[in-house]
Amino acid sequence: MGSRVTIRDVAAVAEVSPATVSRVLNADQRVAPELRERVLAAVERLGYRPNSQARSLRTQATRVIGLIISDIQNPFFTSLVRGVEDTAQASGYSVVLANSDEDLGKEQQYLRVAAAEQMAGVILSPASSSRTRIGELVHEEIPVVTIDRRIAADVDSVAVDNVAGARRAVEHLLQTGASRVGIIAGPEDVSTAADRLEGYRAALRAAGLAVDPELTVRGDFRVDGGHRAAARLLDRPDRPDALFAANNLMLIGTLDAMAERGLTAPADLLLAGFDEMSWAGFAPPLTLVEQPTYEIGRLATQLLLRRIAGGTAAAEHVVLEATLKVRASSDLVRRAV
Amino acid sequence: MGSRVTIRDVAAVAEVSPATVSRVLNADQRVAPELRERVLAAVERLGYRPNSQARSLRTQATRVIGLIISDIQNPFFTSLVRGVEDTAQASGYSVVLANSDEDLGKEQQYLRVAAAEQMAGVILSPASSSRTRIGELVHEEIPVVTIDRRIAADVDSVAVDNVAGARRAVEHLLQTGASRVGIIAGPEDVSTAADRLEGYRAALRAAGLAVDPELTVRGDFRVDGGHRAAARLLDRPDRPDALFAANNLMLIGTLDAMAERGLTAPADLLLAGFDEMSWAGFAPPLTLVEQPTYEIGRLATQLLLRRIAGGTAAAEHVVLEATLKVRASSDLVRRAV
DNA sequence: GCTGGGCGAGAAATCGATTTCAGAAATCGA
DNA sequence: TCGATTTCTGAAATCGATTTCTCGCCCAGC
Repeated sequence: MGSRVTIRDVAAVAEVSPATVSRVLNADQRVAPELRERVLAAVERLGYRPNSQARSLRTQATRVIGLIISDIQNPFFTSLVRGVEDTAQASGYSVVLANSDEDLGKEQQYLRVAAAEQMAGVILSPASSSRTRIGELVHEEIPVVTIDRRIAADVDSVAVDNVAGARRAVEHLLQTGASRVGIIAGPEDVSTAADRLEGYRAALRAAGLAVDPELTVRGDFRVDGGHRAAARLLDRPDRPDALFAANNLMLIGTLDAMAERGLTAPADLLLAGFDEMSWAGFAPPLTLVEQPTYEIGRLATQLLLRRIAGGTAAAEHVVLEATLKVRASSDLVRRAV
Repeated sequence: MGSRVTIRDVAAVAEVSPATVSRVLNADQRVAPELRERVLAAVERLGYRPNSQARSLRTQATRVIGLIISDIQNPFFTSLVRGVEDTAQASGYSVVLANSDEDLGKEQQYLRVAAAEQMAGVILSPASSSRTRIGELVHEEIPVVTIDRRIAADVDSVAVDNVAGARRAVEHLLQTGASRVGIIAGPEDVSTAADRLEGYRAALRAAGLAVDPELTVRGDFRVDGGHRAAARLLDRPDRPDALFAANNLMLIGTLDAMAERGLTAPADLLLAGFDEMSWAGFAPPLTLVEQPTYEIGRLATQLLLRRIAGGTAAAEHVVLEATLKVRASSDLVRRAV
């Protein structure tokens, strides 16, 4: 490495000891102003940057937080990542990003890396609510906050009220005139999928309708799975008159399946989904339950930083509101106008 | 930190010196089989994991490579990231991901982090071909490989032949019957944008057509910019009879603008784009110039690893082929069938 | 005038690994 | 059998920072 500048070099130039240089840089008060001046000048002149490995070896603390998300391809996470980065950087932490791809093995591997690298903390969108294992992090006393989804372990979490969000969407579909609402639900072992399914059922029951198990089909939160699930519902002789897709990618699959069959919303059936989708400019505009993604990232990071600072209170579960945005895909009136 | 196991603990249990433990773990040949056994057993029993900070402090080499991409939201990068991760992991390196968001300031900051963390190398999709500054990395002798785009500096690069790809797409549009082809081009200071524009012009010239400057509109490689650019072209009194969008997100913006105006492809105009888009299930299926993204990531990582290992040859520029996939959006015949 | 307390700065220990160096044991050749 | 060489192992130095320990100095209090 190109003859890197060390703290000794700075000390030599400033004519003080390395200890004094360290004190100046770590804002230790008890250094004479004159020495401080000399040190800062030397740092400036030599372009000194502390070696972060040496520092964290000594202090036993890194200033890196890991962000492990379950699907980098899902735009839902993009603005969330930004919320995490902004908040972390404001506190002098840097963020490393990893993509578990909804794969437990990969997730495990990244969790292991986080433990090995002694990261200050980890924000995790777990691939499974029951089978994700954070034991290694717990063992190293590395704090964890889950986002979007919860797990069995006793850790902080930040998520939206998925039950209420889904319920609101399905109630809206019913009020707009649907009577047979199908749901393209998510994987069984993901908490958000379970919650959204529960919201769907609650809406039906509240409207005095029976929950027809035939109208619930599970996908995998991906485009293909959504496509297959939607196809099964659309090909039924008694086709549903409305569909609710439990996440954004599966809604794309649903639109795909509809297009293949020459069906459009809201003319042939009403359509609603979950998660923002402005990145995909579909016609018609889609009715969606939207989440405050940036805010989720920001709050999760705040919780994590508090833990890192030593908070030992009981696990905190922040629940934000998801808001229903009604657009043309479910709105016969607006469409008519 | 929960009483971490160190090399001394292992040495004590195995009744050897720390030096011997280190040699066993670093595959040093000259250790007696019996001692080796004892050490491995102790490592296993204690669940010992070397502290990577201490190791890289001593060896002056980390096993981390930085991957700085220009837009995490663009699915083009997803499979590329996978190519990088797989290849890096096979050689024992881990990958940290950063998103510059096409923002020179953010990019600068991540490059600085990479230098400060003494990363082994950096794979970069530069935000600008002329204003991206890799000076700090060069100074630290950290190798860099650019992907997708090139920069002025003398570093390895991996990209597709953007000129040929774009040319092929536009030639196809012309052969299918278009005579006035508009292009939604990318930002001026990104090499891929320049190359694709050149390919477009080459195709027109080869067909003996004049290049009408009115039919070239620049976007920003994002959905919104594509939307605005397409709107300008579509609202002309002499509307083009074909459009070529220089990347995937701008093609979405284009579809958006078309939908607003009640236009569909290929009936009203022929449509082709650049980059894979299977994630967005559009109807009609889109004609696209597709890149071997996984392969780009794999090759870039191989080049980087070679540099890290000490290769000092002249900068290498790998150029892969981009293949045109003709689908319904530009194919009047197939549509008719 | 002497002692004790407080403060500022440097010397040295420390973090946890790798690697050099040196010494003991084993091997080899004559 | 003896010396020379090689092989293996452990002690100690090292990487670059932080932090404890220690010491000298100054000032207040008696």
